[in-house]
Amino acid sequence: MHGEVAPGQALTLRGIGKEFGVSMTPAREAVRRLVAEGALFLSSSGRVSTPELTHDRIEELAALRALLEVELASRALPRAHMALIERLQTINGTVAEAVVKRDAVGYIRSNLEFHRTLYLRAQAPAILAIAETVWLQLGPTMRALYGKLRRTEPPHYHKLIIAALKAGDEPGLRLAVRSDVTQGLKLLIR
Amino acid sequence: MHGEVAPGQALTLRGIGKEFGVSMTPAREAVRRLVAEGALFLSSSGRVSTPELTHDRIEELAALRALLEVELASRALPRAHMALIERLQTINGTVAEAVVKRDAVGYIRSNLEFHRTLYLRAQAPAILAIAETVWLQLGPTMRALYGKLRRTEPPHYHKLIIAALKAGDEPGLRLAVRSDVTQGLKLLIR
DNA sequence: GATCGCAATTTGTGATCACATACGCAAATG
DNA sequence: CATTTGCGTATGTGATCACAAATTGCGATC
Repeated sequence: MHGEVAPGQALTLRGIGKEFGVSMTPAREAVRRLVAEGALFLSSSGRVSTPELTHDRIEELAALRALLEVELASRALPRAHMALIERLQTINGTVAEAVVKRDAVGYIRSNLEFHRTLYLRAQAPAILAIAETVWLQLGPTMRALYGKLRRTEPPHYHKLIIAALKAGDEPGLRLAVRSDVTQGLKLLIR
Repeated sequence: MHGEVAPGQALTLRGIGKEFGVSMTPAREAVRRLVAEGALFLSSSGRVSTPELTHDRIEELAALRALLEVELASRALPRAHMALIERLQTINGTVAEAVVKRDAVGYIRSNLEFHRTLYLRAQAPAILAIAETVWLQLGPTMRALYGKLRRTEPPHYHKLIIAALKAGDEPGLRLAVRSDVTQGLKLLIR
């Protein structure tokens, strides 16, 4: 999810088991779960690897993020108090740090934490769970995306999200979230 | 997914293995996958059962169906030719048969086939896959829903969906799909 | 008659094994 | 030098086992 593994990276059950000090059995169960969630790709011969997403697939996942996260933000809006907004601003500071340090994993991780913190307020665990499986599927690709970004400042749309939350502006919030989750991925589908 | 198992039904690895003539290992992997997809509930002690959904959870899953399936239908619309519409009408006949026979599983199965047939035209496998995991989560609950329905004719909204497809009427299609997937579930969340 | 406690049994977990298959590398061939 | 063939090895699969934990059912007790 955090882009620690590159797209197309192959994994073996024995390798995973050795890495975490367990036998093949728990490694198999973990791998099967991640395959079911779309986070790993299972070849016809049973080999597993992180997925290499096609442009079409990235477009779909971007559309899914937009659909799901706009809904989550909209549900969170009426419950977003000042304490939450302050927390979001703090996390946004962490995002900025990762940007200046050019820390891809740290950037992805704190960026997702920003979103998750907001969406937790939506009190919609089923929707959030599905949004997180989408993040999982995009993880390796997001790392590749970061390499193409030549950014030096934290994401502009995060500020728009916070402003819309403060103002209680639902249309503005929906637009800001849609733009934020769509913007980056657009770089990858051309 | 088709409501063959009632909500809250307990399952054991050895029982599943015996039922399908395999050892515990494949049963474990299948169960773990279904748990990951939300189709089965895993208790803290490791026992698995079909989920008993709360009203809040049903409301969320209904909202998810609306979000995802409206998008899928919208994407399918420009590709929906006459052959597809005729196929949908045929399936709708199967739905009607299941209704008169009071066959819950047959009704759920053919109803979902109606939707899947339409959505396959959307050429959006990632979105469809997620919609299907939502169906999976609702399976046992849909069976309970069917018991509360005193219906004697096929779903009205399917006809509206077909009419909107014929007319190329996207707003009408979106409304018809949203109504169709929401209507039934509403009975359960009160 | 209801509740509590204990024991027998069921159940999930992690490990290991045998086996079939697929992969990768190197040698051979054109 | 490129392509193919063949072999050794790595890898996934399904089965089985030992063990710990939890559930169940029965009997005792109040």
